Amino acid sequence: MRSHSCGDLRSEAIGETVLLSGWVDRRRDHGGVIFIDLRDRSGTVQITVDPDLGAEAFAAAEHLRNETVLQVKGVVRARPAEALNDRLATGAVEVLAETLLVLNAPRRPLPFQVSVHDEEPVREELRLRHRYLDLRRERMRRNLSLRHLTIQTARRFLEDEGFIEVETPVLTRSTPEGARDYLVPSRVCGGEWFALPQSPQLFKQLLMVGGLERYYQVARCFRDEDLRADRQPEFTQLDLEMSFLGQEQILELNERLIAAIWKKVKGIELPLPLPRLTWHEAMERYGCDRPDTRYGMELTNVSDLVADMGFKVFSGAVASGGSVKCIAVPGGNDAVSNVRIKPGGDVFSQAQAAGAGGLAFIRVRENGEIDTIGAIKDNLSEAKKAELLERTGAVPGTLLLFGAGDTATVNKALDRVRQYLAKELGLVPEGAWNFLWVLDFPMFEFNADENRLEALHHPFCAPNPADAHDLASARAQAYDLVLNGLELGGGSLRIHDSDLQRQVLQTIGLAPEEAEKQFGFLLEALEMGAPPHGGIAFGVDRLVMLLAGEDSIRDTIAFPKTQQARCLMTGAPGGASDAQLQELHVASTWVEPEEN
RNA sequence: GGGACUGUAGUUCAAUCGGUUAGAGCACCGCCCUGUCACGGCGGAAGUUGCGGGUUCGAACCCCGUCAGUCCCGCCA
Repeated sequence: MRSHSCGDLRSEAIGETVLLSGWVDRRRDHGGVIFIDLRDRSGTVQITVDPDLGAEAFAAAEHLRNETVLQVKGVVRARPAEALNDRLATGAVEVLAETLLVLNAPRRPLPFQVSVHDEEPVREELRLRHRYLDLRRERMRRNLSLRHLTIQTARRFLEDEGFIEVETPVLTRSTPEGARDYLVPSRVCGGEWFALPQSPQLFKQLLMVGGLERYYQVARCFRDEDLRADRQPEFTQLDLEMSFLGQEQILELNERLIAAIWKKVKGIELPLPLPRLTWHEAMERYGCDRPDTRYGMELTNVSDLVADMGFKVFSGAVASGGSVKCIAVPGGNDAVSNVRIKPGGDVFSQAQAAGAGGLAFIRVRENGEIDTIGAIKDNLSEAKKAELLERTGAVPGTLLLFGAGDTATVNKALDRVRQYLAKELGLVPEGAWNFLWVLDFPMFEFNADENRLEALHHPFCAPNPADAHDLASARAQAYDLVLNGLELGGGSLRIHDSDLQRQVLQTIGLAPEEAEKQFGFLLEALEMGAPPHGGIAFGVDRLVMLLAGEDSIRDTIAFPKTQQARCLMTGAPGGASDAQLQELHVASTWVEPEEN
């Protein structure tokens, strides 16, 4: 049905008779001559319909509407010199139509316009309801192509490195911890349920036990949690696992993978190795385990300076085991008024939302003078003040914002304020790609609600051998790759010793019998010659979102779901018949809310 | 579970403080136009202002409820 793609025609094709198929992107009817922009995936080319050179074609062209599916036979010719269009890749040529064949005409008005020239925003609800139309538009075509190129580049890189792509089950078993599972009832095994995988974690470890040595998968994962701009109930991971490699080698290989993607997709050479930070350092300097390093305003710990100070908010925080930290806002004296820092202000609200009681401040003036509340000014010696200015790098005009309290809250609050002010004050540079490995995560963190330790990543991460004396406070051999403050991926070396694995499961409160019941298959496998192994998983949707410059992963997914986890196109999820439910040994307890 | 924002013609947006017949671009329909390329010109049709209630002499606008979409908190090993 076609000999060429519309967007590929160049001067070299002049004189050739071509057969094109595509959609009418736009039509310009001059009465005597009609121009049609014919669009296919490759782009558009101008079709010229001249009544003197094809009366039938002209008659057909007179009634064409946008998005008609059209086949055109014609001769490629050079455009007249005065009619060249250098804004169009095919702008040097046009196709003189001999015959036009309508393959399919739209029979109802289009819910929105599709033309490549139409950059008007369309309500997302409509785009999702008629996604097939949205996919014809330039933005989604570009994003899906970019997604394909990203995955293709990863595949080629990994295959060159000796990786084997293996598919793991989508119907699997539910495991404790982690996100809420999507469950699938088993018809054959009445009363039992499959869970859709939150990640292929255990399967890829078992592939290592199976001697695959290097595995990868573009894996669909499912988590039944509430949605965000960067979270969908089903999403895609680029999942990797390797045997016989240490952490250093794994990081090195993954840096080259990421560099290969950036080179291919963006034409950018990433300088390797990528910067690194320990988790502890990240928390200390940014209050966050995935810091955005595109701008400064790092947190400065001043606990020691204010520990014995008369200002009780500061000294009290330190005395009760907490911290006092501050961020230096460059030019903040002019940019951030007191009203914004005090209760009701936008900056205050950011800190408050993170659980902080408020923000103390110091405005740095000329000649080392400071401007602040009396309780701070009167209780700060000249020496301490000098040290404070020195340590924070404050210069005249700088605003110092302080958080005081338990360390976790201070970190959380100042992290939020830092991110908020960076956006607010325009301190985030465009076009920066600030990658960062965060290393040495703790194995566990305390869950106050459940009064127990839980795994920070997952309970299969190998602890650092140097911390073997106290598992509960050990660092994990785990690593996250962070880009511009977003977590791109994370992984770890895994436990390949069954005794150690049992200890870790016990540490998170799993009784031995329970551990055996839930993870017996893993423990058993580890007892049959499991190689040292480790891996990583990248969030493909997020990766593509960043590469495409989009703000939502929905724009990188062909058929995404809404925040209510509904597909507006198919209407899924939907009901099931009584017969279906009965066959599955399931009864619904759902009650329709009463109408008012 | 909670907070915020949005919903007006097919679509993208307007509509002063609650006050004329709810307007405009694009799309659509009709006519004209032989070098445009977001073609142009003339004319036309197109509205349950998401839905339901309320306040008011009068509601797109104010209030309550509800539905849908979005952003965020909680949640997401």
